[in-house]
Amino acid sequence: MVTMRDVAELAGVSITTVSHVINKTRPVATDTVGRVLAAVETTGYTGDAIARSLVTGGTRSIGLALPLTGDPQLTALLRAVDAELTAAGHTLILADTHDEADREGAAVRALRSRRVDGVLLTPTTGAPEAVLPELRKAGVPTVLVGRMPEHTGFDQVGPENVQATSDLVRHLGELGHRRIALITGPDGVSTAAERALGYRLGLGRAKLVWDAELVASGPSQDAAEALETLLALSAPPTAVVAGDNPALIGVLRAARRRGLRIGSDLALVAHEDVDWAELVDPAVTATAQPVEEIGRAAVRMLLERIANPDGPPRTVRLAPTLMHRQSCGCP
Amino acid sequence: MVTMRDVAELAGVSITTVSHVINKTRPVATDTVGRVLAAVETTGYTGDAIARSLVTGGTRSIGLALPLTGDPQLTALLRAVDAELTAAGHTLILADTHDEADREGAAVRALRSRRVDGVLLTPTTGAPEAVLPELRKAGVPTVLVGRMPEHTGFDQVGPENVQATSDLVRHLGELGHRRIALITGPDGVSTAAERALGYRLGLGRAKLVWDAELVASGPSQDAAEALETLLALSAPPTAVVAGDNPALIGVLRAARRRGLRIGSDLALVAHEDVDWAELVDPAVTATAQPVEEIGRAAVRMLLERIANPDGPPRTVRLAPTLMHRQSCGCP
DNA sequence: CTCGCTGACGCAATCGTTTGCGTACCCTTA
DNA sequence: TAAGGGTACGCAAACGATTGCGTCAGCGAG
Repeated sequence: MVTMRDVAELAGVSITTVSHVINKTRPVATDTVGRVLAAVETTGYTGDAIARSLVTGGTRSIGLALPLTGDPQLTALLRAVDAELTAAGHTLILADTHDEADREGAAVRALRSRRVDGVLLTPTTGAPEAVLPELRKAGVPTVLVGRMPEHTGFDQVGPENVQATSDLVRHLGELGHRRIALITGPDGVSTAAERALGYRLGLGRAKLVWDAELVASGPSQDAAEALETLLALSAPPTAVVAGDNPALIGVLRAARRRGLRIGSDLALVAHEDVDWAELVDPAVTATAQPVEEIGRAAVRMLLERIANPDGPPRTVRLAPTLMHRQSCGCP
Repeated sequence: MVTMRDVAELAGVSITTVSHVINKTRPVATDTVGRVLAAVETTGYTGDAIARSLVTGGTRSIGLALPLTGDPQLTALLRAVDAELTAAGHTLILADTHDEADREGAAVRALRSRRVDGVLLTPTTGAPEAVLPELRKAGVPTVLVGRMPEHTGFDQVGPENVQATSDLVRHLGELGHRRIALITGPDGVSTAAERALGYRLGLGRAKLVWDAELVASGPSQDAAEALETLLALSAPPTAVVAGDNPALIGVLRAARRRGLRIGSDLALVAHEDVDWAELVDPAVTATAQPVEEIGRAAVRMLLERIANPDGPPRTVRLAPTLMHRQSCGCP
């Protein structure tokens, strides 16, 4: 490898000077700068982040720990996070939590031993969050992304769920639906809980009563099955809210299998807009989550937290935008 | 931070011994081991990958540089790469190339300065690959993923394109189509080129002639437009091969806009299977790219290359599997 | 002529590990 | 009792940067 010493010798100066030239950290005579820069060029010197980190303490890298699921939005989030991060001169270390507590713990520990300057974390669904206290105790600057448990003293960024779902439900109510079902992801995820809350609020605003029969939550592969169950009720729903992407797919699949016409036979609105929303018939009405904004905001908050470790934790909720199409029954 | 010195003092031994206990790198008396481990436990010592790397030279981290596009398969690739990597005790550093040569260069340089043990790279489409020689000169173990330029002396892993596309075309030919169009991504990408080649081969095997009019390639957003142009021909195609995901979406969009019935009015087959392939009507026939296998193979090849830097470069092509559905016109 | 100042640069300590040599001790054996 | 061979551990030199102090030359002022 080509070290600073090599550059220094070639330029005929000390490594101190090379360091100062590269980091512009103290004035150096112009021609010396020239010689050093030339030496850097000919040697192809890249610098050594490892050695630098050892002495400065920081690594200019942050860790992103989340479940690498099939969520179609994930790429957009990664892109936003990476962009914001590299713009700030940091690099991104990725770790899959698999949405399991122990894997999450391992992921975070790996990041910590890599000495990341901060961590972006989408916590697992399991309630016994052992990793959060650990991060707090270790004093690792952390921002929670997407899912937002309550009363953690951490910074948090995520979508606004309550209002969004409420609006969705109210819209269905305004279209005359009286039996509106909700199919969400597994319990325990704050997102699902918030959407369930929004659902109830929306029902209230539409002057409808909440009926436990109409709410299905659980592992995603059961969404199709859940719909079957709902339709078998004595008073089946005439509209359904798909709380996440797998739920949407499950509903569409089940509807198709039963020859149900979405929009007329069964109204459908979904969270998580997808790029193929307009390619199915009818096009599905959905809320587009502001993932890119969430990613950017998370990075900015983390960088601020790193710069200023103390100071009150902040929570940011970004509103989704409604992509109003036809699956809700509107023409 | 809690260092090895802290652990050593608490355990009443030298840091040498602590190091040896932790790394199991030389025999240590059993009770000493116990004291050290206990000290590690109470201090919460995590080790410092930075300092370790400085002396050992390796970082046990590898860089993944690729365009963070909207490719729905990307998440699957990431998951596979991460899984294989963490299983081997490495961590993943992600860098977006934006599919632009200079961004790619910056990404790779960032990875290099972070001293990654190796690089997984999906090279940009631009021909003037300045980054490959740089990697070669620097002796960075590298595996090219997905796209496979020719005559680079690098290890490569990617999908098999020629045969796959050829089979797709032949299938259409067997269904009686005589005018088969191809819509691919931008030129210059080896993947697109290979699929174009497979297209020609398939035509030959179906005893059809190649017609320049029937081939459209270019930036993805033009796929819909490209289809319009094709349909306006005096002898329009009766079948179309969508060479990538954006092309598929474009074709579906355009067909829908024109009220064209896929399957009967226009047969359609696509590369890149998607999770919503069965949700559109008719379900789209597509080749499912073996992304997970590609990811795993890439990591394994890279780790082998790191262990054994010399040795001939290898190229691995993994065959996609055909998901035969109805959009090709089959019942 | 000397003092002080300024601009330009180098010395050497430091960061937290790993690891090649040593050393100290104990136990056997002759 | 001394030689020889283990066993158990510590010393100190790297690794490649950053950075607080120094040093040194040149120059204008008193």
